[in-house]
Amino acid sequence: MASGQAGGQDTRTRVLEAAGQLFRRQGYTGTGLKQIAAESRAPFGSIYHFFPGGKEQLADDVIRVSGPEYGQLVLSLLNGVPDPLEALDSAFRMAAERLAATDYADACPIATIALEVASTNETLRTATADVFAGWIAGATAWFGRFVPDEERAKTLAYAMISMLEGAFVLARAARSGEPLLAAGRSIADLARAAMNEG
Amino acid sequence: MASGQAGGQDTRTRVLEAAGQLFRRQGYTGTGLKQIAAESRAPFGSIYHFFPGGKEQLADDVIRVSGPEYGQLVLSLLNGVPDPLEALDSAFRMAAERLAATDYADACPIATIALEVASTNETLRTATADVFAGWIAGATAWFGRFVPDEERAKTLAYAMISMLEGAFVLARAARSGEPLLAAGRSIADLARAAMNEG
DNA sequence: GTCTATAGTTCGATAGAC
DNA sequence: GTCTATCGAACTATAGAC
Repeated sequence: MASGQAGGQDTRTRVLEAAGQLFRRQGYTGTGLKQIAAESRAPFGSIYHFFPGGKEQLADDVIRVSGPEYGQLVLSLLNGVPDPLEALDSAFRMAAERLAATDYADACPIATIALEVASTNETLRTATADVFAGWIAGATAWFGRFVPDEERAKTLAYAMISMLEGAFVLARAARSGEPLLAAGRSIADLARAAMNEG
Repeated sequence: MASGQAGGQDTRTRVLEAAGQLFRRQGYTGTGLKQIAAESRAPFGSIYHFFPGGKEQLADDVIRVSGPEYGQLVLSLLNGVPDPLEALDSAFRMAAERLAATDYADACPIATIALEVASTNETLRTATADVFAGWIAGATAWFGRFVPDEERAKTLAYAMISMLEGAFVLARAARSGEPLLAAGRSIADLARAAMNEG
């Protein structure tokens, strides 16, 4: 098999993870393949060996791997607290803590790329759209456990993910966790209203 | 005076507007000064004549001009409808329409730059943070007209702007207005709850 | 398959003619 | 103050030795 190497950290994985970190912090156009090779301690040629399609294919793989991973991380945070309203507040609080702990660098793994490529690269735009659609589906299912109305659950899913993404923009710019904490309170308020009225 | 030319479109203004359009659609690192010169029909050297600090100073000016302009645009949309809940819904609906009308290119003028530079350029990060802080102040004042509690109004301001920014990310990626429409319903729901409880 | 060297292009920035 | 030519450094991508 091509990449089914035993053990922990093969070259392909190191490249993928280094690229993910750099794309997340500096964006797609702002990160060079040379820098990715250096950061992953991989020879430059190895990038084209494992990703013959070059930078675009590498980014496509990064989006389609790290995107769903991050979605699962958020869902596991939400599932880690029994009360849904407390779970929402707690998840946003933990996002704020992690952001501060990484010097306001590690927010959404694909948002910067998504904005950069939305009007310039159809392949990567589709990749980010697919990831976001998966998040919406997962979040809708999560809200559906507490809010029976399907439409209502979907609107809450959009609100949660939009608010998370937008709060990340404000929080990274201001170097402050406040936008995320405000977002957590707001999405909990919305969910409470939906649960009471539903 | 340096730039107080009578009439409509001096070179400096054309460069500023072309740079704004390109940064908004392609990001900061994804846009070259050569492309800006071509798009604004200005000779390349003129960019350094009007912006001696180069690309960074040009971007700083773009952020500090187009950022507040966009904030005023949103506030004027909100003030154009008497009922605040209808105003919120209407503003997000118009954002969705404009996005679709520009082939999902013209969303927030500074969000892409903000994410790109947050961890790489302190000068531009500060510029985006200042703009966002101004938006929060303006939105807090607007909500304050209907929600007497100051803290509550500020939380609503964060929610509105975060939801707008996040919905822009999803909408551009998916080439769909649905995230913005869902965000409009949600922020109106939040405002309604705050007005009834306050 | 690993790694190096380099091609070919574009970048931001500057010098200098006009 | 307008505009052109060009610099040195970066970029993506490829060719080819090992």
